[in-house]
Amino acid sequence: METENLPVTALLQYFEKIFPLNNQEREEIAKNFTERSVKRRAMILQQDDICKHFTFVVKGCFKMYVVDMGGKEHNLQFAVENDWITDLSSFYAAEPSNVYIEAMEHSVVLQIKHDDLLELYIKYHKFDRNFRIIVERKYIELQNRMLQNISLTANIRYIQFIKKNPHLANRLPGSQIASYLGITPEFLSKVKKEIAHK
Amino acid sequence: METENLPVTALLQYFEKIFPLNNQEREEIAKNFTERSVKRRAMILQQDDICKHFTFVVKGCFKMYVVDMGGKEHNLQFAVENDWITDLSSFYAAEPSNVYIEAMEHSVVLQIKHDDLLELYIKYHKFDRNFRIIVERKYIELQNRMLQNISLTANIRYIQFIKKNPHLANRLPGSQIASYLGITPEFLSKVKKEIAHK
DNA sequence: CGTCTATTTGAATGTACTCAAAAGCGGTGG
DNA sequence: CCACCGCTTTTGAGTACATTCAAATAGACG
Repeated sequence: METENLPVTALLQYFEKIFPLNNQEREEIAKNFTERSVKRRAMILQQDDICKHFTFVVKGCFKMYVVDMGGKEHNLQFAVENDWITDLSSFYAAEPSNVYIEAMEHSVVLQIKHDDLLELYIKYHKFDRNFRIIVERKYIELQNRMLQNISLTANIRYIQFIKKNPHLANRLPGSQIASYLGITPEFLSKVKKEIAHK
Repeated sequence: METENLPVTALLQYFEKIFPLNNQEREEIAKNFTERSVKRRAMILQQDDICKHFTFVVKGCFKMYVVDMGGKEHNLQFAVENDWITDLSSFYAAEPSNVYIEAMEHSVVLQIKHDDLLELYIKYHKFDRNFRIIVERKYIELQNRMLQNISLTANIRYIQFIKKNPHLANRLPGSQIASYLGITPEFLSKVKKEIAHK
């Protein structure tokens, strides 16, 4: 079936893994999510803009980061295929964002507009539930990352990262992983070296 | 009105701030949440137990922490009045928990059992929504904390912590805050000293 | 092949930790 | 009221972890 390859199919399959959908719900998803192709280095959100979309990654890879007073970037999160990326804070409060969301590869996303999502929440019980579950899972992940950050050394944090995200580890430049782990690229290089000859 | 002082009133008011409740929903809350008094140092969850309750803090203060291989405790989160504390991962997956949740003061909580909450989700659209919103807010907070951890020095992290949680800063022993910030109590003491004479 | 960017190296510095010991600070009992 | 206990906080010296800055190498791509 050629429909297998449509971007929206990936999203439908994603939802079906949480809860089965009926035809009406499938149609609503197809109707409310807009496909968009994003070139490498293009931003789907910039600081001071209001985050107007909830974004599902069909293909490619994004990073969300903040830029500090010294101009340094700090990666808050990556998102690859079948993951969501959005500045929740700006999205729901309709306030200017503090973050950037940038494509690290040529990517394809499906986006739903704020107002349309709120409408879905109202019309279909299931979307409140699905998005509750999505955020709960992301919260658990983030809490685990937090734990590692307060309890482990950079060396071990890096080992855990590549163990948990083997695909990301070779897909992303090391400097980006360093930023995510909260260390400098130079130090990551030394960490790698130390791990290598053991 | 004497009902003003009932623990469940605090919870009803909490929900009303998110969405107005009707009488039926108020009754369901009163029926499904159980009041419980917890003594200082008592645990409402221990490692290897399955987290069976979602807990709302009416009065008092809790910490959630893990114990590492070296026997050190690392605080993942505090919860005071009008906050929630639960090991989401263990709660939804019904798997043994990795964390402890301990009362730091004599406390009063309202707890809902896993199965009862799932039933509420099914029967009342609004609970899916309320808990979606609760988790979204906690996710945003946690993401901000994460950002600080990967981008700021302990010194600044501590200053931000007392600025953001002035009540907690004098309610908790410094050693507990140190554990939350991911530093040793000794180093926190030095940080305080440095901040003091400026 | 040259250009651009990412990675690696090294030396010097700063940030945070360990361990051990001293000082402060409620209680509690005499 | 004081002496003592247990606990938290503070101090200090030595060490480990991580950063900065500058320069050298290595990879990717046109």
